[in-house]
Amino acid sequence: MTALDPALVTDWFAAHARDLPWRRPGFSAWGTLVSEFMLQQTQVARVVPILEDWLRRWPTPADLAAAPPAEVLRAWGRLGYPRRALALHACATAIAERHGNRVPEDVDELLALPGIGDYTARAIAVFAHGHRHPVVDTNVRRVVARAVQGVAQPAAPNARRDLPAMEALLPDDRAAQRAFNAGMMEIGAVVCTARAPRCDECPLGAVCAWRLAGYPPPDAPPARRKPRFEGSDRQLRGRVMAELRASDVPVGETELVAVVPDPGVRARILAGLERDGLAARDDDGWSLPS
DNA sequence: AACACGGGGTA
DNA sequence: TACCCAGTGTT
Repeated sequence: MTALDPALVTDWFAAHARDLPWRRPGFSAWGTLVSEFMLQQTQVARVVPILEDWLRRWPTPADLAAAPPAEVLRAWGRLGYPRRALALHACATAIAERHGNRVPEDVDELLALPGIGDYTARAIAVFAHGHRHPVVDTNVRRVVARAVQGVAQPAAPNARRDLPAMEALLPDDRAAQRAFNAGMMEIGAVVCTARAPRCDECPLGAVCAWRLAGYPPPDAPPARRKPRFEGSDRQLRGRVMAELRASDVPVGETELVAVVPDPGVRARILAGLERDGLAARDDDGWSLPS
């Protein structure tokens, strides 16, 4: 394992970083938190417009905490995984009530908040507050696997290994570590992509262990069949949620039959949404939670 | 360790 | 049409 010169990453990032809202000077810690929640599951291009509307409407955690969940779910729209909108709302409530309406700086305090795990806690500590931590997402794991370890694909995610591996590469300097974390993610997102890496554009091209080794192929993945999306409960949940978002009044059984014809499946979908706090039933039908 | 969880994009 | 993307929480 050759040491990686951090300047290769930070210099490239300074010259090639995409212009994104959360990279603007003065972008708030709260804005960074909201952006990280949205980016957990959704591509940059889909997040940007929703994020900007969201922050105009709810500029601080207390503003979001005061909003009814139904409005939060409508604003989340088609970003996907609507449970995360609820987690963000709960997170805002906790910050407003227990942290004086200020986004915590400490990783352990962040990890204790709803919807924040290993990645998001460190991303906020680093990008919102400038603290020094390894930030490891799937892009970083792929870049480290290739450039440092010389293998095509990273092993299964494991914080016990992944965090020390990134820590070992991280520069000490406060500004440089921030640019290094952001730069490694950016390289993974736009250059060292999973399927068709653009090695001729890569700032690590001259030192990449995988490239230098002649691009050894990945180990054969264990045969494992993936669930199809078409017709899945996931797809049906999404369609029911779209109906609820679109309606000002409770949605009755008749309309839901058109979305999920099978009575057993329909009952299962609605029970799941109710259990997750995404839908509520009253005498007139189903609504978003008030 | 495996699964559940949306929705859109690419080959 | 088939496959890919990706972090958190639960089991």
